[in-house]
Amino acid sequence: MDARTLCLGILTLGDASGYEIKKTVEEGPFSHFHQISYGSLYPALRKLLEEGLVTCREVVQEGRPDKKVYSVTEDGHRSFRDALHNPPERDHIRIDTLVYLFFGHIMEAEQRAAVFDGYLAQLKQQQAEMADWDLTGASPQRLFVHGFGVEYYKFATAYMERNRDVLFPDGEEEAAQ
Amino acid sequence: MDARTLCLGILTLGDASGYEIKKTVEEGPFSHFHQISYGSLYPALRKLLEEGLVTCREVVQEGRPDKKVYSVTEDGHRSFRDALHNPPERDHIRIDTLVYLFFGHIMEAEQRAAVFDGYLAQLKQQQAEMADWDLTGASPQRLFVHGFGVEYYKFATAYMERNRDVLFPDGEEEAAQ
DNA sequence: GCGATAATATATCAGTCTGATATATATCGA
DNA sequence: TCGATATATATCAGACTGATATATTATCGC
Repeated sequence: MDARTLCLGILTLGDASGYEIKKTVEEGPFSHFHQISYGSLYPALRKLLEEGLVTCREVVQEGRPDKKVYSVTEDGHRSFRDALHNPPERDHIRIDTLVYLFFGHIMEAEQRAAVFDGYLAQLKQQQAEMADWDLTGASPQRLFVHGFGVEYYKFATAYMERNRDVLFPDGEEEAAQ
Repeated sequence: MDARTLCLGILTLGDASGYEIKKTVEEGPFSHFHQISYGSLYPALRKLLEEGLVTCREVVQEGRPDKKVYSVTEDGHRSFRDALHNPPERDHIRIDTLVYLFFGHIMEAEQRAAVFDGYLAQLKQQQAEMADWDLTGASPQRLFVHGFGVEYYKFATAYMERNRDVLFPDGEEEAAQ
């Protein structure tokens, strides 16, 4: 799913500005399974507007800068429904830390431990953040996707803690502390 | 870690051609956590050669096309060791299927089931493939990374099977069969 | 009141990467 | 001999990221 289609999809959930779309992708239900940058977001909105799949209105705000709010047209709804008939793209998973740990023999023990522990701390934090969300009244779809995220972080955390000794045999751990 | 550095790292494991580097990333230990295309691989090798971090020799082969085999120089080893001092990039995880399922209310039940079941089958297949690998004599690093992959697929498969009914409440399932 | 910082908001761009395509050699089975 | 498959190198249009620029308003410490 390209940036254009993702924006259209998010707008089917309700009118939003570019900034709000970004927030939704960053902090919303699939924050951990998809990302989008302004460099693709704003051109995508322009394209959708040109194609007549969304409309745009300027909204004057008090206490913060004005914004442009986009709404999906009937054509837009139809187009998104059609897009969902294309098969989903294959997964793109890039965990740089695992590559670093794979090359762990090239690092010093201290450095390797820093990479490992830093990543573990990050996983725990993300898990805690997601677990704190308020999901009262959320749709089944949202619960499913959110649950995947929470449990992914639980899995990853558990795996790393359980297998720390594979990468750090006895004796090295004290050296790294 | 950019394409150039990844190529350099893989070459520290042993001399290889561009084609072999691609195979290593695709089928090797971190096949599921990193990817590289020819469009970034060959320019990366050219850059490494220009920088003097690798050398290149043409190898004439019987029964298949000739190849260019790259070897890491001392400068190259030093450069890669240095590169590992940069903090790893943050995770890039893009699971398009989860976005599709999030928008499941827009699809027909049959289509939604096809997306779900297709992805589940794919996860199972990838898990089976990885679990079949022969890892006798593999380094601890390789075991750690490989184990993460196998267990990730186990986790994902289990989650989807366990929560299928969240997306497909009673009654809808028969309709989708 | 003033400066620093942060959040909101839109927009662009250089550089990187992907996915597709082109080209070529060689094997193997129909 | 034809088509399919594997090996092998290479390029390119198009998409995307990360950084940067610009502007408005609020908030907080001094």
